[in-house]
Amino acid sequence: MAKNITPKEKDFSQWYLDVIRAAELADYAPVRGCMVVRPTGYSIWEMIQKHYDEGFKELGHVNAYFPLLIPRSFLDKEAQHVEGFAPECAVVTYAGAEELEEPLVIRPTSETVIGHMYSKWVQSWRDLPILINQWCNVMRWEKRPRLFLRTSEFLWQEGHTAHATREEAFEETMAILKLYKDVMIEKLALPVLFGEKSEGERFPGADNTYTCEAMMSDKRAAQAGTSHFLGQNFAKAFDIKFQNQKGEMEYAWTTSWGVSTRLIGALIMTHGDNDGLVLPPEVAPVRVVILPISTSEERLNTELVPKAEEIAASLNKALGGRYAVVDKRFDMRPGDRFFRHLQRGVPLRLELGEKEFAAQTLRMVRRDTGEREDVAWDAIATRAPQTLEAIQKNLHDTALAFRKANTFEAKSFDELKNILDTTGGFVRAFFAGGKAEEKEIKEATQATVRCLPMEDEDLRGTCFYTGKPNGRMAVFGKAY
RNA sequence: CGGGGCGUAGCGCAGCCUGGUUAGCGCGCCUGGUUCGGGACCAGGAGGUCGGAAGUUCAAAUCUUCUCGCCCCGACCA
Repeated sequence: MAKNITPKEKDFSQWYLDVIRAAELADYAPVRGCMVVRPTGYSIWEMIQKHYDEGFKELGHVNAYFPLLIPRSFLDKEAQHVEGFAPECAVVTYAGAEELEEPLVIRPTSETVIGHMYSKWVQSWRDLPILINQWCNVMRWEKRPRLFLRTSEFLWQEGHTAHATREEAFEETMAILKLYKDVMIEKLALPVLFGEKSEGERFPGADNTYTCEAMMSDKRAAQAGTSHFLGQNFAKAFDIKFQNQKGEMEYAWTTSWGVSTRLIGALIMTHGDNDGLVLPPEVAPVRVVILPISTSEERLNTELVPKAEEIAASLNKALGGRYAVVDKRFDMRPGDRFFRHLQRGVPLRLELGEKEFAAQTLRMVRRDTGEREDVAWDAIATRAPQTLEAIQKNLHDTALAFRKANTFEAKSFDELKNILDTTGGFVRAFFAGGKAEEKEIKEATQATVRCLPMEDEDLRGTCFYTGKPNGRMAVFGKAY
């Protein structure tokens, strides 16, 4: 384990890797670009899964599973889709000693297989909508991997729905976008911007893509989740047709959407500090750690540990889950135990030493601010949950204030480039350009349109780049 | 795929230019002791085919050639 973490101001990339290693979240796998998610990292993923699964079920979705291997010909059916994904697909060409007649692609995403199955399942308007989600792994042979943010294999959730009408499919796209951003804001404490993607940033094969964009603490953007309105493109490519109530044949309208383990990377890069990980309580597998401290083994066994266990039990009852644990690593010195939990991002630490035992209190220390407070035993079951809420709110508010402080407006290209080259961050500007202009701007500044924010949907102004009237408000930034 | 860099203990590195004892340092790890309320100290110890192959040489971590792998910056991307 790394003893010291490189200061994030000095070398952000190194800091990020240090935090992951110190908190024992993940490692690179023996296969290039692939990731081993360690138990501590996976348990955070399980917390995220839990929040989203609850949301999906509320919206009427069900979980299912589709195969890992997709016949190459399936990908070819949608022109833009194959163009977008073929270059990064890993392909199976042999099975045993036999060369396969048709190569099998390891799924980079599952629109194609699922579209194929939907075409068999849908005949009547009564078969719609189909609202299915799957939790799985996908593979995209990325050139430059980065733990959690861009690994060749990653874990995600992908939802695929089919509807009878355009309106219903569009509503679905927006309902998912709302769920995505609500969980990000309320549970992950990531104050994301959300809105439409520009033409050049759309999902290959989609009519439109909607996104949640977070700002990391090095002021770069991370795309945290996307919801795609696929129109009838995939329905036509895979022949998903149904007979409507008038007896006419119609193509279905489909959507797809996903969030991945990248969210863990975004959590680390948004909330982490020079001591390591800082987790928002809502996604922290361990929210409270209780440390009995004494040099006397007898006192530990007869007084401190039993009391700590008792308090943990009452906290777990108050928190509605097994979120409080007692640290019994007595082979480690107290200082080492403190730092172990700092590095792992446990939101709240409760110290129970001989002094506290005599006073019938606990020393409560917040991970986010370092604030200390002595809390009486009989008050802890209310005080700890209150403090966890305060931490949750503080992490969100701090990140939001940071994003606001690093968001600027530009009226001209020179202004935009200057901001990106010097201070960095997000730049808001009216934009009326298309794919070609986006590309030019990216070549000159490395920045892309992160999104057209929904909150500025009705704003219009002169395009900073083309000078055309009626530009939409766009947010530019360098992204991971 | 283009540009740069690096492969020496679990991690981080020095040594290489100018070949020569038993290949070294910090952290971590193991044992014993003193410690223990904010990353302890002392003593002892384990751990290496110096990325691989071939060559030059009395002698290669060090020089030469080939090769494999990784990292960073681009392009691409959840």
